[in-house]
Amino acid sequence: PKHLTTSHPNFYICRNHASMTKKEIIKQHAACLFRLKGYKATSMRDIAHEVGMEAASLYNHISNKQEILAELMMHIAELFTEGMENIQNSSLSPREKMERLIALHIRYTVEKPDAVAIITSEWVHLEEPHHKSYLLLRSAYEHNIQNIIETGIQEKQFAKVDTQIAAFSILSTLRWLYSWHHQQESINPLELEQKMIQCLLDGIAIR
Amino acid sequence: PKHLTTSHPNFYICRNHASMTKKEIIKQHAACLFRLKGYKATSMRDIAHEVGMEAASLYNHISNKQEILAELMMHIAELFTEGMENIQNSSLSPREKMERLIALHIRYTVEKPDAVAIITSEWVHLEEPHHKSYLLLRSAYEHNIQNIIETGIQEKQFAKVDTQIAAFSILSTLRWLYSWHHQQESINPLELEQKMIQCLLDGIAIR
DNA sequence: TTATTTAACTAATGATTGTTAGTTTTATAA
DNA sequence: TTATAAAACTAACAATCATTAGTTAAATAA
Repeated sequence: PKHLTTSHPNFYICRNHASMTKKEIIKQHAACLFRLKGYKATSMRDIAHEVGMEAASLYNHISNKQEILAELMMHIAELFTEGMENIQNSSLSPREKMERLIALHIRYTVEKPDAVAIITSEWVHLEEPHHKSYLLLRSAYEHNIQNIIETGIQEKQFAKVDTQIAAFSILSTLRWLYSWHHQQESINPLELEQKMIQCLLDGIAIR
Repeated sequence: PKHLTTSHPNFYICRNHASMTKKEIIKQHAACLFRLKGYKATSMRDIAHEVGMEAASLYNHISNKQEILAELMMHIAELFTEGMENIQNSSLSPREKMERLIALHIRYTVEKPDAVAIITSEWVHLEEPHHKSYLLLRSAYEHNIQNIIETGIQEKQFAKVDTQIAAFSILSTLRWLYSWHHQQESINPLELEQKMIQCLLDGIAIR
């Protein structure tokens, strides 16, 4: 079929296209467009053109536009929630937990930049019930970070900072990492991880 | 006129409506909607309804939708650029400059939350030539922060961090402050400033 | 009051949106 | 080969979009 030949400009985007369903291919291309132009500014015709078919043909694989967004969002949200649960259930120190959290965000930012971009900036366009359930996952995630910092302060590993502000500060850096990373893709993830830990946990001022 | 009476639901949004032109009122309501729903998801009918008139009547005051976005964006962009110039032209230490930068962002986040939200997340919808000139202002701003940090490291006020990562980290926290602040509006800006300085410059780990 | 300007209105434009219906082609199974 | 299922196509739908034209009402100046 024409749309799967190597002559199609987007063939090489999917590394493992053979094992992917058409739906997954559609979602991947949609994710890329949602990231670049935003959900509302991306039309079904845009997505179809990128995949290499007509807009109407998309509906043989997906049920509507919102489903694409919801599935992309919920999948990456679950990955982060799962990662957070692993960290919480571990017996690591608060400091080590924060380091794992930073590593978690770097990992998915490098592995799935489009999905990370979407969960960070397109969640407003989720319709109910997904909108509500996403916000629940999100606030639970934020509370978990606050708890780690809180414990760290009690165990005197962390300075007496405002936990809410510290959590917000670290999380917003991690969430928006994708916007910086895409223009800096050459950097080694491990090196990035170490430098992010230094900036986010140790601060920049000499004491 | 009906749209300016105190009975209109949005009358109290503009504190000083008497001294505002209709265009300014339109831009203010548009900013609020752009923040809540995004530029593409906000229709001219939405804006008109909020202002209290018909969509077509908006065109007596503005020339098109894009103009609203561009003027909102460029105005707040100039405020930040101006603030940065004042900091750069001062004879403050790198540490003090970073503190002033944090204060600058907190100030406009509190004073003009809608405009700050838009400059942070709606700039993708700017059309040329505004899109290009915004990106120029933006990268100049980022370079200025890197320079401050660089100088701080040379003068041994700051630890030997990666300047690019440190600048990105601090800036993304400051940029996205609005998304956190609107659910926490009761906090005293001065207290917030002091706590942000502690988190962003001193880090959370005890050494 | 009257004349003029400002700013609202209604109605309609063409373009684009997500989506459906119906049909044809391609791939799979018998 | 033939029958069936999957997935592409064309064409069109109704809804909504930003915007324009033409008209009426309100505010201002004479």
